[in-house]
Amino acid sequence: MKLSKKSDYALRAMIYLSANYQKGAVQIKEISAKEKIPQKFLENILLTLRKVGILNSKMGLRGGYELARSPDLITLGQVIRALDGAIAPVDCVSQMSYKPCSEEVTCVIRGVMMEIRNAIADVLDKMTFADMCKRVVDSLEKSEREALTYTI
Amino acid sequence: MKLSKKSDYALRAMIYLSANYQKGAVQIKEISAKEKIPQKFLENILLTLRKVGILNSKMGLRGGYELARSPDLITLGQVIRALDGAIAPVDCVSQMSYKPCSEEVTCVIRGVMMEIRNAIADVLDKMTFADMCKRVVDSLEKSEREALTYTI
DNA sequence: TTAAAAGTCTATCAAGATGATAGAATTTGT
DNA sequence: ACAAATTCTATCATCTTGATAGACTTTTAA
Repeated sequence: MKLSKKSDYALRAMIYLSANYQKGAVQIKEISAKEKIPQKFLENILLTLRKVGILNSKMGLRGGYELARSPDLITLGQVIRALDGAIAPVDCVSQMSYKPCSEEVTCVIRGVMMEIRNAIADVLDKMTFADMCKRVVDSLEKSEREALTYTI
Repeated sequence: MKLSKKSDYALRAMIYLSANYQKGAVQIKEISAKEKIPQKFLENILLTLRKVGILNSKMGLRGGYELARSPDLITLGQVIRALDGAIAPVDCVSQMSYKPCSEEVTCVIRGVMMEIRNAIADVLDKMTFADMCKRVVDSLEKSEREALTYTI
């Protein structure tokens, strides 16, 4: 039930790229520095996201990565699945890497795991990076308001 | 986001023990055979569950394991936490192994992970082994009814 | 045209988690 | 005393994870 470092980094990089969506290609070095992610590791991550069509890249001087489509069309679920694979706690309830278990029909553990899978998917597949950006803004505004309160 | 083999085995063993709650101590060998779990592996699992007070054991001849309390007082969450540790996808939203992350106040990933943690906990901490036993019975009845339908 | 800057690709590595096994020690009922 | 059972500790192979290295390719500004 663990989010891998890889996915964690990926989400941060994606939020960064979403916030810079209109500004064209962003360089790995910049993301790596701002989000404190090991550069070489980030390379692998962004490469994976490009291969599944979430990112576009431009090679060469002034190259870099950018979202392949608008942030409100990319969900956290898409990114996490690209890096960590299936979201489901067991394969017999997974959409993306389904494998039948022997006693599927009467297995009651399967039932519970299906509930959990659906609960997780419900959050991850509805949340877009546009939502995430909005949350960042809200959260910043809130902490500024609070800072102000203390100042007065 | 994976349920370990350990927890999977543990859940099956616990369902077995719950179904045999009134019958006194059940031997590892029996559970191992009926649920097809490597016996030595199962030993470790049941030992862990005993140490956290979910099971009682009786040593020696006619010894074995039994639930330390009624099946409706033991939840799946308790068992999974004993074996796999925290349910939360990241430590900064975990009840049982909470560790602050650096930018906690404004971290938006944290917010989403908290939603997921709560969704998972909501299923696992409400579901008891009494519920699981009931589901087994329901599922068996259902498949019998269906078998009957075909016979007619 | 060419050199620098950028992504691409493949390989490798250390550390930790996972799934499993072995065997000696201890306890208990008869 | 003995047999049957749990207890405890150690070990092991394999896989996954997080990370790094380096050679290669593409682009473009000067």
